[in-house]
Amino acid sequence: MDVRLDAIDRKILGELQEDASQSLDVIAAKVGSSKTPVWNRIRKMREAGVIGPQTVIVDAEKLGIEACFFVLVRTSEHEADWQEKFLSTVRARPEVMEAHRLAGEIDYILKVRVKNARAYDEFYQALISEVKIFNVTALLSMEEIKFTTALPL
Amino acid sequence: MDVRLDAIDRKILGELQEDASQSLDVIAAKVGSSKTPVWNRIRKMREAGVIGPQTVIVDAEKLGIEACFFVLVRTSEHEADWQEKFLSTVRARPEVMEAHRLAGEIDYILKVRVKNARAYDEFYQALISEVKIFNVTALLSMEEIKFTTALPL
DNA sequence: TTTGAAAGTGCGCGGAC
DNA sequence: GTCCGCGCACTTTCAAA
Repeated sequence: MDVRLDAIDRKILGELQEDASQSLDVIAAKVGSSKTPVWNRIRKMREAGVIGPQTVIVDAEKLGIEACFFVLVRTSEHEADWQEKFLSTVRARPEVMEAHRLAGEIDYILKVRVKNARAYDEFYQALISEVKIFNVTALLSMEEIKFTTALPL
Repeated sequence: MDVRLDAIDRKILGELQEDASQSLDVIAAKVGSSKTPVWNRIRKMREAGVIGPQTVIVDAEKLGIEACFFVLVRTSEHEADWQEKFLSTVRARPEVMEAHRLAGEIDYILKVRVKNARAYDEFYQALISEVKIFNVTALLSMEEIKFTTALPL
């Protein structure tokens, strides 16, 4: 299921990424088209999976979630069932915002948001008790300089 | 400007994080309230900045943005004007999805999304030509195991 | 603070071009 | 394909309890 996107599609995506609450008319005017075609393009991009879920960005600090860690994980085990276990653990934990499998010396990176350092330690203890991990380095964020979900188009 | 959130507020946030396109009626039913009070709570949380921008998540791969790097940056300069320069560079570059200032040996971490390795190299060259950097390590993501914008409530 | 109702707005879909 | 217009659902406001 491949997709071809023209310039108008990309403009629409840009507008939706910036503010998904804009009305069709407004978006249509901005991209130089009108309601129906814009609506059809959006529907197609949704069906194709180009446009995924629609969400709101919530301010973590205002919720009392004040700590953010990047966790570099090295493991000695590389079998399929170990990986399966690790994946399901990471997916099940709501404080893990993001997880990537990496190329190179470090096997995985996690982005973890928690109330404070103690809450991170609880997460860490839970993680290493569930899966065998060779080495963990946690990088503590002091300041979020930039955060965007908007991909460059 | 501190905020007190009760259980209903948190449920509303949860619903909005999961799917911001739901109608007020649906959300109201799920959280056990009705339209107007839910609407007022949402408005207040918006004003307080708890609820930020409303966006759609776009599939990077379907747009041909197939590479994701985590960039660990160490610098030898820690003066205010260097930092200012670094910040504005990072903020101006659309391929930088996320940037944090860290505690510890590594000074900054960036999350960068680009078409491919060559595009990363162009970004890298541009970055080091604009600001003086002591050491850079790039971690290449092979697979995005998890990604969510939904904070744990 | 909630309820219900009323007015305004925008969506989703039909047609005509 | 794009434009027009209608019906319906939704949002937003405002009384009143």
